[in-house]
Amino acid sequence: MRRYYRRLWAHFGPQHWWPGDTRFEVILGALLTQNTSWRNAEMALGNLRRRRLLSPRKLGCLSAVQLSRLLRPSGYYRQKTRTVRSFLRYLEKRCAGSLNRLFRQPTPSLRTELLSLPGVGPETADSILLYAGQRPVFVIDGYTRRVLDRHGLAPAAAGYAELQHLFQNSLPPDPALYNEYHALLVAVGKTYCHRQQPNCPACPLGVELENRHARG
DNA sequence: GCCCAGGTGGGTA
DNA sequence: TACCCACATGGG
Repeated sequence: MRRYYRRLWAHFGPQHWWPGDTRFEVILGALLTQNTSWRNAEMALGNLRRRRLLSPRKLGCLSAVQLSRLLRPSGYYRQKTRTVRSFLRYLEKRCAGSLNRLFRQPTPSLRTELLSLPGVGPETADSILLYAGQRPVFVIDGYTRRVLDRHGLAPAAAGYAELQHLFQNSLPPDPALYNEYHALLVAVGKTYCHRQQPNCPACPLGVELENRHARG
């Protein structure tokens, strides 16, 4: 997988992910961007930022109705209100509201705990682990799946863990590398591997596309 | 009007 | 396990 990384890096350059100034902001972004454009998630984050609510304590003081109004532009806002509030409750109860304490846990048990929260699935948990916790955990998202499938690097039906192993087994456990690689996969997915264009024209990974077609 | 966007959880066979 | 569906806003 290293060669693809090098190609993407050569084409797109550094992506400066995750967009977000603090760990808490990164976590909220991961919760709010679920099946939603980053632009919409950012609108909701902007609502919180303007009101200076970007801390676990401040956010925890809001009622569900108040919070849901601010999260509205991110879509699925009732669900996301529940998700954010249950994360805040977990953080308060388990870690006395401290993100330092949260990230003191070893990666496997922290991942298990995150996955036990309602509204937190594998992609969200791994985004939190990698982008807020600097853990060497590769994030698999919709773009990653599409890019891998489009270029014949993995079957479309592959499961989350299978795709994650594909990267983690062929790369050193380097959070900075995983960070940049995932961001680059999103970049190529957004720019070239569109849903309605199976050819993926002018894609920097085009050579592999030809291989895939040759294999039938 | 349509399609798409950095998923998750619940239900059914 | 494998599908199906609800969840919702905003931009192109």
